[in-house]
Order: sequence, then C-alpha cells, then structure tokens
Amino acid sequence: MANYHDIRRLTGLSLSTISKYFNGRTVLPANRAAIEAAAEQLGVRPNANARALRSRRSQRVGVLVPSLGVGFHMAIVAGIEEALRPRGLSVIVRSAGGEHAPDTTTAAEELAATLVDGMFVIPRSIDRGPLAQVGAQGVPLVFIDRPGAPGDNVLLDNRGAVAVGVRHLLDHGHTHLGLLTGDPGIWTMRERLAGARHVLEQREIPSRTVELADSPLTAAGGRQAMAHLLALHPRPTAILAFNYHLTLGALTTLAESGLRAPDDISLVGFDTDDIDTICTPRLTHIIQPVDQIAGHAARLMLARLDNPDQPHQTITIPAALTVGGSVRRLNAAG
Amino acid sequence: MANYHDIRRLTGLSLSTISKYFNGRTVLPANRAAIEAAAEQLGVRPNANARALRSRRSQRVGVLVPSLGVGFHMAIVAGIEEALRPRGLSVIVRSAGGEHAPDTTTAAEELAATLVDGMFVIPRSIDRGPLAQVGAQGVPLVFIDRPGAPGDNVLLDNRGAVAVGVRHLLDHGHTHLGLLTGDPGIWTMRERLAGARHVLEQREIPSRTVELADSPLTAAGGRQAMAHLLALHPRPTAILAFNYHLTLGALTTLAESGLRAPDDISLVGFDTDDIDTICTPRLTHIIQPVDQIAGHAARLMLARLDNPDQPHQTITIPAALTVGGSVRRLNAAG
DNA sequence: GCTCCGGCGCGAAACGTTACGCGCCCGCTC
DNA sequence: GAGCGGGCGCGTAACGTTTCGCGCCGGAGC
Repeated sequence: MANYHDIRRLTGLSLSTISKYFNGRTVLPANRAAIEAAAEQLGVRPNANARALRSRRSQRVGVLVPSLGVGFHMAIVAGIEEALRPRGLSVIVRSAGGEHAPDTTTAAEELAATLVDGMFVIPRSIDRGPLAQVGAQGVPLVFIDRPGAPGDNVLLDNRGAVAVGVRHLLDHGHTHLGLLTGDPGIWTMRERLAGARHVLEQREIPSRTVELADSPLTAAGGRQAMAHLLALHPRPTAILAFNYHLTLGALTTLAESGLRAPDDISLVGFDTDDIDTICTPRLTHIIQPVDQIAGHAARLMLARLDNPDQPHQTITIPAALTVGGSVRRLNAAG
Repeated sequence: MANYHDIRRLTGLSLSTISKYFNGRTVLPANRAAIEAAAEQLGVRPNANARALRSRRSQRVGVLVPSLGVGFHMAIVAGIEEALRPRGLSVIVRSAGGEHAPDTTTAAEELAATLVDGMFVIPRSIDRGPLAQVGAQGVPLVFIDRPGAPGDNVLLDNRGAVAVGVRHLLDHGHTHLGLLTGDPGIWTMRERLAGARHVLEQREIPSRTVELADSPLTAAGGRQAMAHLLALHPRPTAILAFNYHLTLGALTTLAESGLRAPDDISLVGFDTDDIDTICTPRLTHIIQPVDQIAGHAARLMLARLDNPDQPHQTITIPAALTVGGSVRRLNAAG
C-alpha cells in the first residue's frame, strides 16, 4: 500500500503538509487538489498503526462483557458500535466469560494492552473487585451498572424497574404476590428486591402476603422457583420475575402446569424482547432500555475522549413497563 | 508506560535481546531472568502499536456482519472471539447495517483500513457484489454462507437443513405441507426451498399438495404468510418455517388463531434456541450449529494466517433437527 | 590444538506517521 | 512605506518496536 512518501514523490510537497491534509487541517487549495489526485491515483490510506504509534490515539475502544452469548450484552455492544462507528472508532469486543476465561481484571488488562483509547466494562455480577488499576493506567473507563466504579457510569434503575412492575400489580388489585428474586448474592438482584420492598412499604402491604423465591439466575432456577410459588396455599395471584432467565423459567413451568396467564395467574416478566411476542396474550414485562444504555455510554465515552480530565459522570436510566395482557385486574373485593 | 529502553537502562541488555525475549525466542537464562525482573518492576508491556507498525501484524481480526442485532450474527461473533482470544487475537466488530450504514464493500474497506490481519465476513443477503478487491489488498477473508466468495468459506448446508425437516414431516405421515419460504430474492432462502423440493421429488410427493407462502423475512411477514396457509381449504397438516423470524411469526399467528401444535397442526421451526423452551410441547426445529460454524471459521482463519498462500478451503456444515413435540404422527391411513 | 559451526548478543536501520518550531509571504494598519 | 501578524509550508526529530547482518564465544570433531 502506498504511503505519504509516494504522495510526496508525486506532488513535491512535504510530509508535514500531506499529514495536515489527512488530518483535516487547512492546506492551500492547490496543494489539497494535488494531494487528493495523488492519493486517489496511488490508493493511499493513512497507516493506522503508524498513526496510533505516533499520535498515541488508536481510534479503538474496547468493550468488555461477561459473556457475548447473553442477549443483553450483545445488544449493548451493538448499540455502542453503531454509535461510535460514525466517529471513526473501532470496537474491540472481549468476553471475560466462556471456557478459558480469565477474571475480569486480567481481561481488562489484556484489553488495555491492545492500547484502546477507552474501555466499556460490563462487570460480572460476581466479581466486585477493584479494576481500579486499569483506570489508573490512564485508560478511560465507562462502566455499565456498577455504581461507585472508578470511571463514568451508566446505571440501570434496578429499584425503579421492579418498583414499576410491583406498582402495576398493586394497581390491578393484586396483593398476594410471588417474586422470583433470583440470587440474593448478586447486587443487581438485591437492588431489585429493594425496589419491590420500597413500594410494598409505601403502599402498606403486609409483608406476609409477599412470597419470595430465590434461585440461581437460570431458566432452570426460574422453573423450580416458579413451581415452588405455584404450590403454595393459597397461591399468589400474581408473579413477578426479576430477570430474563427467571421469566423464561416461569413461562415454562406455567405452561407445563397447564396454567395460563392471566386467567389462572398474573405474570410480569423482565427484559424479554422477543419472547413476549409469541405469548398470547402478550407478556406484560419490564424492559431495560438497552439502546438508551448503549447510547448514553457511548456519549460518555466520546465526551471523555474529548476531555479526559472532566469529573466522572453517572447517568441513571429509568426502566419502563410494557403492558401486555398477562396481568388480570382483580375485583376491588378480590 | 515503561518500554524496552527502560529495561535496557536497568539491565544493560540490548533492545534486540529484549525484543527476542518478548517474542518468545531463546535468550540466555541469566538475561531472561534479568529482563523478567526488570519488566515486572517497571510494568513493561510491549507497545502493540509499535509492534504492529514494525512487524506488519496487528494481531487483530475484523468481523463484518450485516447487523449486530441479529442473534445469529452475534453468536458467530461470540464463537469467533472465544476461539481467537486464547491465540492473542483481538476481534473488531463492525456492522454493515444499522442506521447510517454504508454498503458492505465500503464497510469492508473501512475495516481493512484499520489494518486487521484478517476479516470474517457474513455478507448481507442482498448484496451479492464482489468484495473481491478487499481480498486482493491482501487481507485474508473468511466468508460465512456465501459460496464462491474470494476467500475461505464456511457454508451452511441450507438444502440439507430444510431437507431434514421435510423428511421428518414425511416420515410422520404428513403429505400436505405448508412451507413458509420467506423471500425468494435471497439466495439462502432459494437454497432452502431447493432442499425441500429435492426431498419431495425423491419421495414422489405430488407438488400440488405442497403450499408455498413467501413473505419478507420478518416476524410480521411470517405472521401473514402463516395466516394465509391456515386459511387454505383443505388446510395443510404441517408447517415448516424457513428461518427464525418466520418461525416466530408462525407461532404468533398460531396462538392468535387459538390453534395449538401438534394437536391442530404440526410445526417445524428453524433456528430458535430459546423460543422452543417455552413452547409446550417443545418445538421441533432445525438448528444451525452456530458454534461449529464459528469454530470452523476461526480455524480457517488461523490456518490462513499461518500460511497465507494455501489454497482456499470450503467447509460445509450440516444442520441438525431437534425433535420436540410439535409434530404429530398421522395415521398411515391419514 | 585448530577449525568449524551453531547459538546469541549487539548496533543500526527501518516501519509510516505526527509534533514542533522556524521562516516565508502576503495583506493590513498607521 | 515600514512594521506587524496570521496562515502555511518545510525539515527534523521523535513514537517503540522488529529485523538484519555481523561478530563473539564455546563446544565438538579430527
């Protein structure tokens, strides 16, 4: 591939001027035309590696996710890529999960070693370790859903998300609730539970009418927990699942039990974009606005790249409820 | 960040020796120890940009997909990343779709301009253009599901995939079939149809008992096409959908019509990992073995990076049928 | 004991670009 | 008409590595 030297040979201009042209700085019109012609003829493309080496900006950002297999993470990656591509930034993906997975900190260091200009990090729920040194190495960090992390932050309103679901159920007359709370060892899940508790206290719902069922955050876990709730006497009139897999499990158990929502029991799912479209009636569910999350994260990154020394920002994104038909209105008397 | 010069200052060794060490070449034990100690103390990490500039190998590969939003593409990316990470390769993702999307060729050139060592390309169904010049620039290309492309190829056995589904239906006594064939303008879909036709001819099924319903490759398209098939008199006894979205649409229409598989009609879906888990009974469906595809693609890339001049290879991956309970066995008399 | 050879260390020259500072020229002002 | 300043081009020195060829040293073979 031809380079600046070839252009110089053709135009007689200096490398500085050619460099200026390719960096969008002002160049005499005649020179600009000459460079353009030569570049076209020779097929010159500035060498990204040389640029990165000399200018210390690689125009690359990294995205570190727990696992690329998870729809939520992928959607985040997609959103970030789409937002950053027009700015000429490349996105390197790296999964901290999978078979031969190192821990998140190691993965972050390895990613930083590729000399990305910045990193997005979706931490694994389990490793609440520091990651601080990566930030200290001067790589700008944008964290997703990890409050207090050493960098910019995009937080999901976990409490608010579940709260809006619980409110929806209460407003429909349900007071005997079953909550698929997932794994209380995970911060996100604790937050969601706190959100539910907050609403219940606010509305003065006696806590004995609220059944909690924790389980691993898998569809299998959701199935078991759901089965547990369905077996209660009296049975809760409504179920709320705390994440995607739990929702999936709940739906399966429901179907296997021959029960249907909303006739036999009401159900509010979580974070299930496709699934709800094939449920009849459609599933009422809480949605994490992935596009917004990715968009805000990208914006934070761009701002920080422009101005590395600005103070860290935190953005909290509200969740939304998509109302389907899986929740039944109980009689005021019921 | 400290660099080789700092190590030299500490150890008195030459840059060449230090370079050798970091490239895994043999170095006198004493020197090795000295370098390791110094590197540890100083926190030296070889500068990836300088390496890439000088050695002309960036240790980066690109993955170009039509859209990161699609589960299949994402799964491929995930598989590739996982396979290549242990080899020290970074994966740059780039979507050719989305809002401000350039065409695939432009996207490929832009990706090549970041000086990746190789590129995986999942072409958009619509653009069957050349992409040849990218290959000619010397960037190794691995294509997925695009026969005849100028590079290594991983092909899905589209014909065989649908064929196995059709055979399954025939074996269960269904002869009046409805096929959701999607968009015949798309090569993949034509292949799948050809696979179905092949089996039908082989088994000497009269073609008038096979209803085709084409539609856009969306859930909405699938819904409409499915509604069309359901409205036929007599109605087909079994439906086979040709891709994921069509399957989704078919399930929705089925549910809305108050019909159930397999009691009212049999159904074979396509490429639906999660969905089938919440169907009761589970959905019988054709699966594209994404992991295998990604694995083989990664292997082809590694082989080519090792040996750029070897002749292009093509690998065809068979599809599999996952048998659920959505297909009913008809009486031999039926 | 001499020669030959392989293993390794060394210095210097790239790789292709950007950053820096100087100097020229043109136009404006008093 | 002289002085001044802004706009731009130019040469040079990095950026941090790898590559190349040379040369030394030590061991093996005769």
